[in-house]
Amino acid sequence: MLKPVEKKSLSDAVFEQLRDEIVSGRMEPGSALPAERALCEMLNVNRGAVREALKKLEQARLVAIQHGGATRVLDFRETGGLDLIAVLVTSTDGRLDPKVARGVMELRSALGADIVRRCAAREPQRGTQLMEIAQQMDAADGDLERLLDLNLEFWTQLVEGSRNVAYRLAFNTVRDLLDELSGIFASLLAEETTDVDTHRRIAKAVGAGEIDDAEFYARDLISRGETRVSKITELMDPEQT
Amino acid sequence: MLKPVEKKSLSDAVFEQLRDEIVSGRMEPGSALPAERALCEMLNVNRGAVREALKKLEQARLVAIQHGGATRVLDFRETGGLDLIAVLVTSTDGRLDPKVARGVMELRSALGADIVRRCAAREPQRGTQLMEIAQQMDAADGDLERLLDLNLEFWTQLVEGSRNVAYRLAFNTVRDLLDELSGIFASLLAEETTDVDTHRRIAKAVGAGEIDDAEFYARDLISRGETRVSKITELMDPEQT
DNA sequence: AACCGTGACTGGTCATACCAGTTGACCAGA
DNA sequence: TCTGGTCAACTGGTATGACCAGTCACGGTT
Repeated sequence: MLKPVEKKSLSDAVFEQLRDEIVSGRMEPGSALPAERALCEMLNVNRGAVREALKKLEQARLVAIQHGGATRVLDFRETGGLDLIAVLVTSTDGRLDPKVARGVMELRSALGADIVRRCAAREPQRGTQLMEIAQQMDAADGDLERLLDLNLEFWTQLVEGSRNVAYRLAFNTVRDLLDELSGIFASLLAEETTDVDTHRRIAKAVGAGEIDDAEFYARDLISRGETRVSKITELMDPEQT
Repeated sequence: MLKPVEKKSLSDAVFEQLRDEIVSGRMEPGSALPAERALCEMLNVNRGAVREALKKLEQARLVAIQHGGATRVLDFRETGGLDLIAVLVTSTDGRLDPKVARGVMELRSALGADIVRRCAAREPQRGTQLMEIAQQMDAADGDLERLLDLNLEFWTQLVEGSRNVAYRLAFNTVRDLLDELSGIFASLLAEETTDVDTHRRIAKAVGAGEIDDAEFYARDLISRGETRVSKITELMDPEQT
């Protein structure tokens, strides 16, 4: 499979460079960035590009810009939003950070369980479509890529049925993250994507409006990936509980 | 109390204007924005300001920019991240959107419950500091503003103790949202911020590492605000479950 | 009908000037 | 000594005009 070559604009390149400096801790919170004109010279780009990048950093709440004053680095742990998680999950060298990954899986579990509950309570009629997706999973017959797609569609139905925009947006964030790192996560999630039976049980419980059952099976399904990531984390950080 | 006068740059003003056009649905997903040079003229600002705004919209995944092609509006429900929720929770006229608010409260519940579990499991020693905060809440003796601060500090301790960066970032997002709309939410959350006893029970359970107890009391605490918002939602949308 | 230029769009980059707010050093007056 | 004002040298914010670099639709060629 060929992938489109990625072309990024100058300002995006500047943004990523500064962002990585900040989240890696090489630039300390509270310290001042070089002046815009200085950055232009250091990075050898025009000021517009630098300003576009700084505006994006500001929006991500990684820096605070002050007219007339300096642009200062913020502590992203205190100010950053969930969207940052995609950056944090890979250390600067491109390797997965197991602690962060575990965190994402736990978030997924907590949200997933309640998403299924709400869907079962509010739109049990989604059960029909969920069951259809389960059928297609049977038909996929082991094609992992196809199963990943169907699994995604399954959860999209559930999150829509939960009638909760906040869940929808958080779901988007996690989805994009897992998608971007599909190479790493695909194997960790293989067990649950291939478990058509549990998908079917969820579909049935949702359709019947059996909230607790639906949650139970959902937790059962999601816990697979979480457990696997947790094990990796424990292996690499034995001092953790 | 005096507040700092708010001054926004041109590009921020442009960003907000376009953002509101998009999330309000006045600009349909898939449709093309006017060209940058056209926007300059329409908004009567220079192109740099427009470009800075568009870059921010792109980062928020509200638009897709294509070199040579048009800049198109995306469907934020499918692409947007959790950070968008702060914009959605207030309809364009500044009034609270009860459905979105309910969603936020549910998200808060789901996360809060698991945050407390993880904290009790991983850092029960936080119980000491939590108990101290509870003492200070007693001392505050009804001062609502002070109690809100202490409640925030209480949860910050818990989320730190959960050792989960994803929770930390999601917490930041929700915190900023509630803080920004404190005028509206303060009354809805008054019941739980004044309930020092339950805070103390949580602190005790966390300190003892009693995971299930800690979760139980946390759910008890959080459910107050959620219930109140849900009631409002039901009143305004009787057809919902 | 299928193909392929070409030109008129689109966004991307650049240099330069000037406006506007902040900071700190310095100095006059209380 | 302390207060307040002035001013110069920063900082970021805005404006302009030019040119580079992709896309796309139109119109002519095959």
